[in-house]
Amino acid sequence: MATYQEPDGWEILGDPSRRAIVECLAVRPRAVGELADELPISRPAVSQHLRVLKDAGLVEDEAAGTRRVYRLNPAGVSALRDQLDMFWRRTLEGFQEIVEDEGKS
Amino acid sequence: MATYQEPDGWEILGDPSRRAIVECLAVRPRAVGELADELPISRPAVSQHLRVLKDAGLVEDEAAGTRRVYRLNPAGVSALRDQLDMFWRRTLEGFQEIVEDEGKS
DNA sequence: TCTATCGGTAAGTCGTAGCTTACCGTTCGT
DNA sequence: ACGAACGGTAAGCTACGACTTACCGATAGA
Repeated sequence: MATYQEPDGWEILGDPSRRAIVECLAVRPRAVGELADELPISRPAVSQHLRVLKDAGLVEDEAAGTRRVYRLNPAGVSALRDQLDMFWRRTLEGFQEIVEDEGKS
Repeated sequence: MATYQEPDGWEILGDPSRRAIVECLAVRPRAVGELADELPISRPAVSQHLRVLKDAGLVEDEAAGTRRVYRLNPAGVSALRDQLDMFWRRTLEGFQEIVEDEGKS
């Protein structure tokens, strides 16, 4: 499936532009130019981000004439989500009781 | 409560060293020097990361002689977690059905 | 009181991520 | 077949974040 590679997921979503793109694509698939119009960065910048997201398996693209429509890859998204959850699980295990104990202190 | 400020949470945990520190402190509270011993970075570097984490409300510190013991702040941790969850909620709302529909295709 | 340990801060270096401009290939419409 | 729209890529710049060394204050032990 190759939904995900090595770049931490944190690194991928660490960039605000990339998060914006992901949120944008979550609403509906869009072409590169459309994305660039809604973001404060240039079209090439969007392209570069899309490349990163695609390498990570987060988005898929499809040619549509001269345009290229990008959309979220559900499998990649949930894989990434799982990976981030793993961090929380590891962090909170053996610590969870304190969280629940003190509550919001 | 001031558990959290503006720096995205993504930015905070985006750094591998910082994640390592958090995971380390999740096991048990530690002094600065102890943390530095377990990480491949210098003690001042650890100090600087701890500063970021403290400003974000993720950790608390307590003087213990010449040493300074840091531990996770449960409220800050869950606040951060909630914030990251918000991203996913926003991203997946109106997209969730596709995820569940296609499953892992 | 003197000294050693511990940790925060300042200053400076370095690498890299993100952005822009410029260019080029491809595809559609006329 | 020609021109225009669309998007990927190369090259280069810039800014910032992470790290190091050096220094200093504070605390505890002898």
